[in-house]
Amino acid sequence: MKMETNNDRIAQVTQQLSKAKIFNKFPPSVSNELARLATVRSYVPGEFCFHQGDLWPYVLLLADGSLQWAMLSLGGREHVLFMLSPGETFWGHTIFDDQPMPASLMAIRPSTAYRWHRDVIVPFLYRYPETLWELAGVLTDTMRKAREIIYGLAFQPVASRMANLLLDRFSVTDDSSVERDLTLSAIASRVAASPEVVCRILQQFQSDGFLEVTRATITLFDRGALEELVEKSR
Amino acid sequence: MKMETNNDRIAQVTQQLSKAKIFNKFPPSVSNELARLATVRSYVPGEFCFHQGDLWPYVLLLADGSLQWAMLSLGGREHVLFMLSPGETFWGHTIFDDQPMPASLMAIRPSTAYRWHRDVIVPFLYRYPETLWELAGVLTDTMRKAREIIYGLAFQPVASRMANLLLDRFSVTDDSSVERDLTLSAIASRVAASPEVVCRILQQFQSDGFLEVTRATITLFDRGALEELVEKSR
DNA sequence: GCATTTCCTTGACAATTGTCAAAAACTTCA
DNA sequence: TGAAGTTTTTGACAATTGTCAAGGAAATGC
Repeated sequence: MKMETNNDRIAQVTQQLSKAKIFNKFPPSVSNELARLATVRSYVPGEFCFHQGDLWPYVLLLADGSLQWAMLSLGGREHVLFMLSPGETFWGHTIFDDQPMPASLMAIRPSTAYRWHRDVIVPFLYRYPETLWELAGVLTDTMRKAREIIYGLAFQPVASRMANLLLDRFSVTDDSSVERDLTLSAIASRVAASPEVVCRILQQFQSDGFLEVTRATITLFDRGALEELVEKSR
Repeated sequence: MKMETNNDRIAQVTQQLSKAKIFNKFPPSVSNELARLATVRSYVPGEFCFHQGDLWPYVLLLADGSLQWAMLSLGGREHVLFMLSPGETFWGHTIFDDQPMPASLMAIRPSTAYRWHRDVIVPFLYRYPETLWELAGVLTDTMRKAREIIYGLAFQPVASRMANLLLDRFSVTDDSSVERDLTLSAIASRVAASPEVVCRILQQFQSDGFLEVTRATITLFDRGALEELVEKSR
């Protein structure tokens, strides 16, 4: 009985691996072995996978839930850089340079993740150089995301960064209305501003007729206006 | 005669390769071959290796001079992210994902660089997986630099970012006096601010007795004060 | 040496963003 | 239902940063 559920689990992990970046470059036999070697871990909302400053030489594959990659300032402020969705992987900086992690990873919903230590995964990477090559691609992708964040902070006002965030939310769906899962504070920590400013800008958008915000939903009326706002910010 | 100078050049490139990250993981025979395959290119100040938006699938090793990695905004503003010094390498994003470069690389002094196309270098990387591993380390390093930039923009005022920049300049030397090679505009584009604000903050530092600025030099009196300024910025 | 150009400085002012405090609206849960 | 907590809203104000314009200082080129 125990054995069977365990086998089920391994089959399930193998299945996830076959769809995950980098991991899907391994042959099935290796996937299977990696599935066996995985550590499973569940997180409750607010729980940290690791804190900024920790040494964390692991690869993580998110099976379920949602994780948040965020920087903390000395003064206790928080800047959320990006989210991790199910099926996505995260490679700890520590793996590559033995240095402390530059930000934290926190669950914002009940989450489940598989984890491998550097010592476990690296030998496999060396054995299949395509995976190392793809790893470079994944890291490049992260660098491009960082570039967009820097661009926003260096050149765009808060309103434009918010417009970007909103457009992002609506890009997933065709619907013009979307359920609100972010408080003003949560938005603020994503665009590096204060909740009060976020509130005022949202109302500005409303009175300009771009959208409508209630406690539960956001309805987009004028996507073009938001796009224009992003463009025109020098 | 021609032959001899050519051999000289190849010996010289090989020599540089043996001291460069990633490249120094290749055995001598490969280094030699790579030296032979290198394209040499000279740049005058202000000349671009490539522009933001270009496809640029190359690796570059700077032999001499100084290159500047900078983002340009639609409105014509510029943000310098970091500099490349002799002996350092730069791996174009395009190599890994076939996408346009997210920023520009420009010579700020007469510079010489060796260059390899992706198609030339990648087969060698696959043959020596240690280099691919080290590549991941190099990319991680860049990501950490980006993180520091984001931290500064998200959490620190201009004065702190300038303090950081100055401390950086003085960290190279034991000397308390350093020759100025940056105009106010150049500083401004490094800390994402306007030249006027930079001017005023420099004068603030002067009247606080932290340092002295002339047209030709900067003399540091109170390193601790600058460090404190960086710390205390929440 | 003089003219031109670039760089630096300064003042006045505007725009953006942050902070604090208090009230209002809503949610949760007993 | 009602109490407690959280989230949102608003006003008043301060701090930071940007912009424009003008004048002075230094560097450059002829």
